[in-house]
Amino acid sequence: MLEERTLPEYKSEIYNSHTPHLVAVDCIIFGFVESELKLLIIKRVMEPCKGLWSLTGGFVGPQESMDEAANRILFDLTGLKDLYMIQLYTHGDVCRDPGGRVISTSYYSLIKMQDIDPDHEMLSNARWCPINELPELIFDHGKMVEIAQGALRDEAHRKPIGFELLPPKFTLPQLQSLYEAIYQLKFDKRNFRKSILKMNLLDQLDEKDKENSKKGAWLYRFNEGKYTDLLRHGFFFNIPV
Amino acid sequence: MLEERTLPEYKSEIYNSHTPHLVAVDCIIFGFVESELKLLIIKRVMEPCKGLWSLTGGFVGPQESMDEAANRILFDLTGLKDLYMIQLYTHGDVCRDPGGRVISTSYYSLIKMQDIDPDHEMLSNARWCPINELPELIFDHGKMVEIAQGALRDEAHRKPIGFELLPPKFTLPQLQSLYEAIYQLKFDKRNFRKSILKMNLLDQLDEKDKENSKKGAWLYRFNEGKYTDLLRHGFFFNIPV
DNA sequence: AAAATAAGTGTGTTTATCACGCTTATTTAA
DNA sequence: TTAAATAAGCGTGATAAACACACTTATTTT
Repeated sequence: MLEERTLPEYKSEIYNSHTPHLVAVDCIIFGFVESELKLLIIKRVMEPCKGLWSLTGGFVGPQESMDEAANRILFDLTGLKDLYMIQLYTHGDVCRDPGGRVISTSYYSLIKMQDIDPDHEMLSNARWCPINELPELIFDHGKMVEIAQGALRDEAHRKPIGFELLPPKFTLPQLQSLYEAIYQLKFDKRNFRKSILKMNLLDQLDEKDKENSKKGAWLYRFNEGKYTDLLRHGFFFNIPV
Repeated sequence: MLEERTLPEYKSEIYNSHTPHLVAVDCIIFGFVESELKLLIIKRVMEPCKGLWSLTGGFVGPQESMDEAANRILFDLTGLKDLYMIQLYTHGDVCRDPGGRVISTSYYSLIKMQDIDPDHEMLSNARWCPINELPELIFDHGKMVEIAQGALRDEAHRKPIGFELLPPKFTLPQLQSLYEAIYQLKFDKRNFRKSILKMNLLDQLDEKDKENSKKGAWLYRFNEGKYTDLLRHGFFFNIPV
């Protein structure tokens, strides 16, 4: 894991005259269970601020892109690949990290919590924390979370990303409670169903979920194919908020 | 300008074991004149790709934040300060720059072209290029421009940023043609006026602009104060697109 | 005095959003 | 076995926003 610390040589004079910086990636990882939106945070293992709560992060290696770094870090932590992951913002204040100058780019990712092997070793000092009960986070990680929540709200009603947080089969009441968690609002269920169903992106299965209600709610599946098809014809996903 | 090239020392063992990277900033600079949206591009002065068209950029110094670097670069080029400037995206592919590994963060900025001193020396090898006639740009600068155009469209109809591109006094036909340039669409002038004026953010002056029409069009001014006031009461700027 | 140019104005139609209450299926407890 | 409790599911009318659309006015130029 510890790499040889060398100063890279550049092909241009001017390049070589500038100071390089450590570059890191920090991941804001959202999950959703039991009608609650959660964030995966970890106890920091290195100085400075060892033992305090932080986002999952790591340094960008010499032979990997930023996206690759983010995916590597997320894979190491969760054991999952090909997750929904979006770059958000690069934090470059000189003193943002008391350990020295580190420029850090935040990524947010949406994961289906059911997919995680709960025994995955790296999760031992991690915790899924309800988004409204977050402890103080180190450095500017609190700011990163704010930006991520903003981005999530901004996207969730215009792009079908909510499905990244739900199991493949889900019920409409579940989907609604996800949106309610994201926007911290209550929606009218008749209007919510209407706006979802009229887009014709969900396939109703002939199974019911009886876990959460006596009557049982129909299970649906998001039809990715229909979505990409409709996109080509000028359609836009939209849930009014 | 050429700094001493030293490898920074960090307070933590782990930090010191990682490879640092050159970090740069590239600016996508929009301007608007004569009903045309333009981009400020420059002939690159250093290898690699010397002499080809590129965005304005520069390396982030050891004692400046990313935002400061972006502002410095923009100031050096245009002589202007306190411009509208927003960080967009960080490009981190290993080989994006053939001169060596450089991580670059793009910023887009909106400037009132009238404010620029046309004799500003740094502009000698720069050019205001209509957005639809851009030459091939170096590296991934073309991609950066695409992202910036997307961001501009995304913002312009939800936030009053169009005014950053116009002189303090402007006419409604001018404003409309700006929006038409941003969205590459024609709008109905009755509907356009209605949606702008009903927000009550413009003060009509009692001067007319007679440059562009025989009848002359009333000049307006954007009232920043009214806007921040309304924001506090749950109002949102909106031009339907 | 006529022609050309761009600015300015109002109404009806369509579409999307919002508000709102009762019935149905099933389980659990009396 | 029957009654009560729980959450799912369904449809309509009211309001507001977006859209389509054509003529008049002021001024300059010929």
